[in-house]
Amino acid sequence: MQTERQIEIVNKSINIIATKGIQGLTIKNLSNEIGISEPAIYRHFKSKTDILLTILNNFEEMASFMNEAIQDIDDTAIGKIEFLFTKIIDIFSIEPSHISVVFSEEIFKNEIVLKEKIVSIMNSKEKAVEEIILEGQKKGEVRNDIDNKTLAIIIIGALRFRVKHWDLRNQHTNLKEEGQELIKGLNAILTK
Amino acid sequence: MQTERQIEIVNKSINIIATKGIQGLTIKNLSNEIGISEPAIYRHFKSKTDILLTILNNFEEMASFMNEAIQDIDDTAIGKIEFLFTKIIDIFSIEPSHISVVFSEEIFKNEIVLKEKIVSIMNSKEKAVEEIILEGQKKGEVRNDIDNKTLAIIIIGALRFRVKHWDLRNQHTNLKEEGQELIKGLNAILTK
DNA sequence: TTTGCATGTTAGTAAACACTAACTATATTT
DNA sequence: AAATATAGTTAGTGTTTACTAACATGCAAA
Repeated sequence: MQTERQIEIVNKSINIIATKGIQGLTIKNLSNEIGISEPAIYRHFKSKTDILLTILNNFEEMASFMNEAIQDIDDTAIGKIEFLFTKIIDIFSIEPSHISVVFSEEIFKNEIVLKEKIVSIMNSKEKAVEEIILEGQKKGEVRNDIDNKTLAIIIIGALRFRVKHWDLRNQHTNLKEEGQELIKGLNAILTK
Repeated sequence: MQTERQIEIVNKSINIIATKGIQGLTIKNLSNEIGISEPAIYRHFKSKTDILLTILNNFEEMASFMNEAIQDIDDTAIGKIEFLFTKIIDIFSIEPSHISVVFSEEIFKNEIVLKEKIVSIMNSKEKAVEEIILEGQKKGEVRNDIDNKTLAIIIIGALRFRVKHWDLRNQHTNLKEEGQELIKGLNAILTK
């Protein structure tokens, strides 16, 4: 469980990373933005790494929560993928600052613990998509001239690039529309 | 034109970013690895930002060189894409450290000059792919139920994710094989 | 031969970094 | 009412950061 202040610190940290990059996330910047002194931060987190770890743990929890939700849906493979991707696009539309953290693994290269955590989150997400596609292939809903792992890489990669593209261009356009356009395209690609 | 020492500094910088992330790139780390003193670095570059800018300029040059080469090739759209992607996979196989720099735009978020440069490199690369696809669509070589911009995002995103995936898992597998597998898949997707 | 330049060195700068010690105000529990 | 816990403060720690001043060396041109 996280206190209100801890949540505030985590959210402000994500914001700083999104706007100024990892190098911009200093305890001074953080405390200034929140409006408390630097040592006050340490009343809520024992170190800077601890803050970053909490950020990743939150994302991990969210990811596994989403994976569970998807399995309960009674739909075709393509319907499931569509649901998942729409959900992800929605989340990033509302909280664009999360993009820089979730889709920028290199940010955490400094600390082995953090890097391993992010790879494991990516792994579980990927495995989930692979499985949905495999099931769809068995049922004849999804094309099977391309193996499920390659298809997973294609559609996850496309989604990632679509979102990052939007983010890097300062979020000027409408991500939801662009996302729907992409999902339509991915649908056409998956069905044979 | 760059001197031998400048090239050495640039290459070592890329290596450090790849292994330790941007936060690991300090003048001290850099000079230690090269085997000269810190102030010696400043005989060759006037600032750290100058080193990073040179790295991006080199990539920019390489990208525009590749764009030119591709236009001279007499092939179908799909043949051109295949050539381009094979080339990129080849480069990263030989120099994996470049991946962290080219595909990690967030690294340069600190400095506006650097961020703008990377977006402009991405833009030109994307435009080139979009154009190849559009031409292919006109000639009936490429499916046209999905518009060329969406197709470009799908295939560029897939390639990026394929490479990054390999890099994040410590380059244990064979990127060239995996790359060829993906390119085969992308071919199947592009043709209708 | 001497002048000048390129490329190093040692020693040091101020600023920024993550983090700590010691103290204080305020609210809650006993 | 006294004791305790929580969450903040100021002032400071040692270390690391990018970068500079001043000096040294070796080599090529004048």
